[in-house]
Amino acid sequence: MYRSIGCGEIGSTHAGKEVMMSGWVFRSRDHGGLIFCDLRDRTGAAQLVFSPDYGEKTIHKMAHQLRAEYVITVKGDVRIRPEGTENPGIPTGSVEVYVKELEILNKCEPLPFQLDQDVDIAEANRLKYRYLDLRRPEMLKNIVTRHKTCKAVRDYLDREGFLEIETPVLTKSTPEGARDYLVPSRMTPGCFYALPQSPQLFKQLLMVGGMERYYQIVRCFRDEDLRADRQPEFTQIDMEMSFVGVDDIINLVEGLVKKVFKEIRSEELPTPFERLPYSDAMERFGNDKPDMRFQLELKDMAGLASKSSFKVFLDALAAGGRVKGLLGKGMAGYSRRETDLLTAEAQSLGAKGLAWIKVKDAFESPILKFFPEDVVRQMAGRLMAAPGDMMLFVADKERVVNDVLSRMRLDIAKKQNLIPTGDKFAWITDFPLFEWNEEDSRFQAIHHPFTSPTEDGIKKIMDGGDLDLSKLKSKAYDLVLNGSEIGGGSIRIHDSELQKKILKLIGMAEEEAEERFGFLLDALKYGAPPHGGLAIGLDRLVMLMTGSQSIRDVIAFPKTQRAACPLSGAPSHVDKKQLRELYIRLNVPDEKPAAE
RNA sequence: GGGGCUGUAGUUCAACUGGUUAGAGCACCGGAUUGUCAAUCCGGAAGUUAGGGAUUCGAGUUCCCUCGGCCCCGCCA
Repeated sequence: MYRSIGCGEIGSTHAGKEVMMSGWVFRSRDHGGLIFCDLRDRTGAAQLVFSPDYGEKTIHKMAHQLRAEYVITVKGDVRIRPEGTENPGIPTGSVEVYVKELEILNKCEPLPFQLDQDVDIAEANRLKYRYLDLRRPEMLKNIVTRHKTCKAVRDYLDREGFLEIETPVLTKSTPEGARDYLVPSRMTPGCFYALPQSPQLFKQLLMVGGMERYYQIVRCFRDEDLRADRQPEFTQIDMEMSFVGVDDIINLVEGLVKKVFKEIRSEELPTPFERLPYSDAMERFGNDKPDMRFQLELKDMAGLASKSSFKVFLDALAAGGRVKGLLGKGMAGYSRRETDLLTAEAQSLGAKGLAWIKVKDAFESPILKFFPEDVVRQMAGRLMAAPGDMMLFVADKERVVNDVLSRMRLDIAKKQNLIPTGDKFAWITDFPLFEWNEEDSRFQAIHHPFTSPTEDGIKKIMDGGDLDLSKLKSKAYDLVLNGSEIGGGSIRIHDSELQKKILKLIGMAEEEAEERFGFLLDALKYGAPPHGGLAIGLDRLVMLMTGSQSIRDVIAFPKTQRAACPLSGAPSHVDKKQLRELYIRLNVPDEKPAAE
């Protein structure tokens, strides 16, 4: 027996009782006579007292040897701490355990970094010794939050009639989307499995298979470059339902998120969440994942700009571009140097320049002479600019205007402290079905090619005839939280003919469609029910809930920016025999050593 | 592929404009210490300044290359 109670669980109600506890030595304070030692396990920490007058002499002697992270078991008596020695800083601070038996279960070498201090350790080091990093209360908290989130999700979806079903990890590479991770087949020389970017096709097949409600907390893989919120393997809460429309899915997911936030954060989210058509999001915020916690909306300035003689604005409009404005709340005091910096930033984001007008007692701007005063006043009115503010304008192609201003909107909000605490969810709906891909000179699906167009779009597509692909809308929706996309989904196509047509529209020849997705097209012929679903990025969700700066902080064993694992050393060379069995010969261009 | 930041004892940091033997806190080792809670006090050991090259009388500091880490753009349906 190692323990009768967790270190973090003792309190005044246990006073006088004998307890057994096991854990790690967090800190010890050796006074020669009395030795205090904080013992930590997953439940928390408690103060042990070793006294020369208590228990056997050998115990006290042994206690001198204790060092950080030794693993020990103790038996002792809980006592209320003497008055004045309580520690209000920890939950168990009203009591302490007088130790009468001590066993050192395992020693610990001097640590590569200290766990008991509040200093930032280089992340490379943390990852190399992740098993030590995980002992830090901060990391424990994140991992627990992640677990609780999964638990809440499972409870909720179970009650809603969902079945948790596993889908293959060794599956088929499909084009479109991210780069696949490939796994060579030994049985079929020259062929490869792909790790799933998501279980998309399988969950649709489960619907055809009559499962009606499916979910899975599932690992997905994308071989793309990493970011603070992106890992090559990440986890989705993946769901799919039959006989549903957009509203059904949105309602269900709102219920799910509400429950998670209530259980994990004790936060009562108001539902329904605000819904914003994609076109509105772009118009008002400049991107499709707006942070709705604060205002600062982008405003169209075309009408007013055309009343000016400012060539930059007029030229942009003449070329079919846009002029939009943004409120620089409280930024009238910006120096020339600071406005130059803003301009440089706008330029780095693709704009040719940035126009600004400061609002003080009078307006102040190098471009003021091009604008009649009443026009400037109206512009200020549109942006609700008050004295002390600055107005910012970008004129360019719509895409550039939105890119630049949406980015500045976030920067300004951060810099000017305009972001209130609290969480703001929103749905972005009515996405376009396709977007033009410059590189490949073809249209591609914005969501994925299995996304259903809207009803009138379906009619147009099935009728044949002339189609403006850029105008078609889809039944896709994204879930956005505080400016991060944390989920997305759609109603799917459940008609084989429509699916074939869509694949054709994105430039996929019939034979290729057959080769890539033949199994799906077949399945849709055999009584596929209408269905749709959604996937939530679990890592990102937990990251936001824990306030973590990086997705790595909510993953037990994450990868570095170069997709490597400093702990295990993956990826690594494999021996020649393994490669031979897979019929693989390396062709690495530089002089680096190939496989051993 | 591109832009930016970064690498100094185990660890967190310091070291002026290029100038003596690269310092400090914590950790570690030895000693003292009976109410501490980042205990305290005394002493000690600890460095390929990421690696390589160049400039210089002299390089942690300047320059070049390589390696690693982080942030961003591209990419991520």
